[in-house]
Amino acid sequence: MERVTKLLREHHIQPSAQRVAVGGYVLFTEEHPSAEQVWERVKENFPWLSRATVYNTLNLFVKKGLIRELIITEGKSVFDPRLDPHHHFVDEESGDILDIPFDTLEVRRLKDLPGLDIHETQVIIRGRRSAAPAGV
Amino acid sequence: MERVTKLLREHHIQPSAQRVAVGGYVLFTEEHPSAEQVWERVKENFPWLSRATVYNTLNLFVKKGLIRELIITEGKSVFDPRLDPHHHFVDEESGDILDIPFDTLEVRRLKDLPGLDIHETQVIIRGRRSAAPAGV
DNA sequence: TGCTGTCTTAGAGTTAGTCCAAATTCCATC
DNA sequence: GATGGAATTTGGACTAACTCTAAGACAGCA
Ligand SMILES: [Mn+2]
Ligand SMILES: [Mn+2]
Ligand SMILES: [Zn+2]
Ligand SMILES: [Zn+2]
Repeated sequence: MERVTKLLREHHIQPSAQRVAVGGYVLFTEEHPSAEQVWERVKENFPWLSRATVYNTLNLFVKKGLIRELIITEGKSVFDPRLDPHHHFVDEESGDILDIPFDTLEVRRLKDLPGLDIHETQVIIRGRRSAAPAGV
Repeated sequence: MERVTKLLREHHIQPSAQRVAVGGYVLFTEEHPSAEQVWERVKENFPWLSRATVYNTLNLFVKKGLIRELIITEGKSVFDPRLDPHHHFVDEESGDILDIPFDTLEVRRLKDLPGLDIHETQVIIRGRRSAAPAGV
């Protein structure tokens, strides 16, 4: 059985052709795509796929805990198949979103937050990829 | 001269009646309002104010460095007159955004971020205000 | 093969925000 | 105090992201 089909079944999602096609991309990408980007990409191999189905499928995947929806960029959500804790870097020039490994940063609570019940802490770093290439 | 008028002049913004009215609210609020919320609020005292002017004014204030635009909630930007570094708590129930003083958290970089030129680091804490009142 | 519920679809609707071109207001100079 | 060009405001048209709707296609089972 195909890997995506198996994943969907494990999360109690009927693996329709459309859902498998969307999952085949969004469950393994490192691109943090928006819904429209997912649609554009999946349509390449599945041209009759409708926009509504992409939104339905992404929302279903989020609800079933297969991917996360991130609020990072202006106006639109992006989706992330990585569920383990990690941070994000936003390239302010290109809009690209990069994963920052969890152990790159330490967020320490120095004072109490009385009356607040914390569910998640999100660190977003904004900046530019510098001109200098990584490996000299 | 009124306080708002003075602030606008100092930032090289012509203090029109509309801009002073918008500024009178958004430059001093602790609410992190969206543009529509600003419009609703300022219209109470200035009923003929147009939506376009609210957007124009908020964008101008951001460009001139009087307020910041935050991407925290789904679908819409919110505005923040506090320019000093601080963090934010989002009440997932009500949507309210609270300021978290800068020295409540320490974000330490444990590893290098090669090839990334950091401009800003934003910490967003999501959760609920717990039922228990702060002062017993 | 037919029945029933699930899934997909096109298109309408909604919301946040920008754009536009006309009307108004501002203000420096006379 | 008039006047003319520039800045500002305005309503409404437009756009983009997303949801909703209701009809049709499809899947799993009898
Ligand atoms: Mn959503
Ligand atoms: Mn904006
Ligand atoms: Zn990620
Ligand atoms: Zn704030």
